[in-house]
Amino acid sequence: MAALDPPQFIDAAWLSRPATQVAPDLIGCVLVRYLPEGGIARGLIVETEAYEPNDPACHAYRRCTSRNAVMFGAAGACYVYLIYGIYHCLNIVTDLDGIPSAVLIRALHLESLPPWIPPQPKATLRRLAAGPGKLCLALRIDRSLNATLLQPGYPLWLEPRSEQFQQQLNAGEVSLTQTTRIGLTQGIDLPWRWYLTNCPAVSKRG
DNA sequence: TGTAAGATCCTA
DNA sequence: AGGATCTTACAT
Repeated sequence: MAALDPPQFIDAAWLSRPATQVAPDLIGCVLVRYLPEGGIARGLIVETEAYEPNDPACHAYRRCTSRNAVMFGAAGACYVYLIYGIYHCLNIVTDLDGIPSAVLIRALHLESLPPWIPPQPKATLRRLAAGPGKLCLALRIDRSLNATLLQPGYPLWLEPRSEQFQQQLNAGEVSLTQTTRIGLTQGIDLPWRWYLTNCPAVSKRG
């Protein structure tokens, strides 16, 4: 009985694999944002990108710095950085301790408006988290969450695919598209981006 | 200490 | 196509 099952969440062991394996597996999982004062929000992960060692687009390609240090640590932590001085991007640290790699969360499908956001037209809810910067804005994610662990009760955690989603995937009722990453000047040919095919909340198609 | 570029997004 | 906006990384 689902109601009696213990609360499930994705743990560090599940994430301790190469980012290129974790990234497609995260599609259909749920990102949970918890604010002690402001409530909780959940979004279905519908778009991800993998960043690995020996990947010229990876922030940790050259060396360990104060910004990318979290990527060098064990799986299960958040790597959050500021891009273009304006937006934040959320990554999930993957793979073994000492192997710098992460999965960028690029888009969420929000089923409802986070309680801390004022009412919006229904049409905008569809695209409120359609992009790495937009989802961080919607879920109030900034660099203060860098290096926090993904565990229930913490600011962020991950929940596995629902049984229904997994069945739809197995039956071919939904599918994943694999293609090249977005917004890069290096490593542009690596097909390390995955998204839920035909999902309106995906940042870009193709 | 200076500078150029950046895993974005919105507007025109 | 361009601008907002500022941190980071690397060169000087």
